[in-house]
Amino acid sequence: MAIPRAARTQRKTRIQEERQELILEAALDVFSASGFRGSTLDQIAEAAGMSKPNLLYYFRTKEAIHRQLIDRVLTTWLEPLRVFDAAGDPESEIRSYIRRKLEMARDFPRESRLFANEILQGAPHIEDELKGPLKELVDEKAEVIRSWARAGKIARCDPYHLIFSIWSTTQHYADFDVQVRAVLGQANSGEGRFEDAARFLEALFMDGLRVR
Amino acid sequence: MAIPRAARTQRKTRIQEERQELILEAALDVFSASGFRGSTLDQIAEAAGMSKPNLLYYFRTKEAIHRQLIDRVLTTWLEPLRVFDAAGDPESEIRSYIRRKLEMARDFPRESRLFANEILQGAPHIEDELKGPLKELVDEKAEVIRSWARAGKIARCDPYHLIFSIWSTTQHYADFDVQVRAVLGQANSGEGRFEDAARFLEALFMDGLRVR
DNA sequence: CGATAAATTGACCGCTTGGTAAAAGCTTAC
DNA sequence: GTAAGCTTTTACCAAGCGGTCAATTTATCG
Repeated sequence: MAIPRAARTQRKTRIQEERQELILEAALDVFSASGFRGSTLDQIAEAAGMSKPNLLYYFRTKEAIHRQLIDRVLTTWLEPLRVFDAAGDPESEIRSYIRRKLEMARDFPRESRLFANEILQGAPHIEDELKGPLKELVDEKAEVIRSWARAGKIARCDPYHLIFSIWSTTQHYADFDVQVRAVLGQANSGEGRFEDAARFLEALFMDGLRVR
Repeated sequence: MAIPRAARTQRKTRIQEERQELILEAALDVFSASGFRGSTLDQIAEAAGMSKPNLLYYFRTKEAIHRQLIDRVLTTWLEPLRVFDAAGDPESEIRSYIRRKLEMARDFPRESRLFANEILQGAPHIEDELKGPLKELVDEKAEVIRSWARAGKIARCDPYHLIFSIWSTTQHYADFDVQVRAVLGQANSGEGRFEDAARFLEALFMDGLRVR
């Protein structure tokens, strides 16, 4: 047997790189559909087209796969918020943030569900990252929003709850996809629903319902 | 052994009533925290303060417990939408719907998470109920909203996505509680965050951000 | 009380699960 | 070619799982 396990190896071979990527891709499928405890190594191994011991040659434990997946997703997931620009125009910044988040819900629903699963279970693996890097990033952007409100460019509002509401409304289309499809029925559950959602959310955040 | 199992018995004894309630309460704790597959009968039995065989004397399978729990939650969960009144004033109807949903997220977070877990996993047990009763109810209320828009009482908007956005923003505070707390930090993660959320959401849905 | 039914439990079973051991193939570099 | 290390698989294990059985204890009621 090879002494330097994949996990311990510094220098990765070409095969190691490819196989690990293949495994992570398969694991994302399985974990996002069934959650951590609901998924089995056999399922992941089959989805990756290899035997279970072979899979465990590349990742020492089930948790190791999950952790790496979560880490990776967490990084890319927050990218839209990072590019949120203080120097930009409030309207277009908020608009495009909503649009980007909605596009991610459409294009990366597995990632969204993986994350939702993790949070729902109490975020046992990433609590520190939520309280650290995530909080810092949100604090920073909240200050930007607050300054826009002070300058009279947008209505005064709690920036944290604004961000929460953008997160929840957009991710809803990935995480609660089954429900959305069931309610909309066959007619409107195609890809067009994302355009409808985008129009609605833009209008909502920009103008509200303008109740008289 | 008793021939008439609890599940088969028509006439329930006092004890059966109490114990089943006790089990459902315990199961709600466990299922909402760990999901269906993540929960074990041993956990539920311990939370209910009884042995596993005893628990299985009242519910024949793990699924039976889960199904009854889901059924019950689904009914109460949609109550706020049912009382949504076509004859009422649009502004106060929408306002109080948001408030009621937010109160439910605050007062019944376990129920919200149980439901979220189920949907996230693809709603394997309740797909029919989503496509049937739920869809019908939403269709009905969507028509109400649409009529308000036609009458010029609220801005024209897609009523389905309006309902989705109310669901997602309010339930977010139950389902993503860990994240909300982590981001808000110790200062704002007390009960006061629900009042802040209520103020924000009312303002959002009524007036938007009024971007200039 | 005594009898009958209901409630409870410890022991157990078969299956699935995450993970291991060891040996057999396969690559790669000299 | 061949030796060294990398990759893959077959066979396996111990623990945890949902669920059953049979026996015991407890409640109910005449």
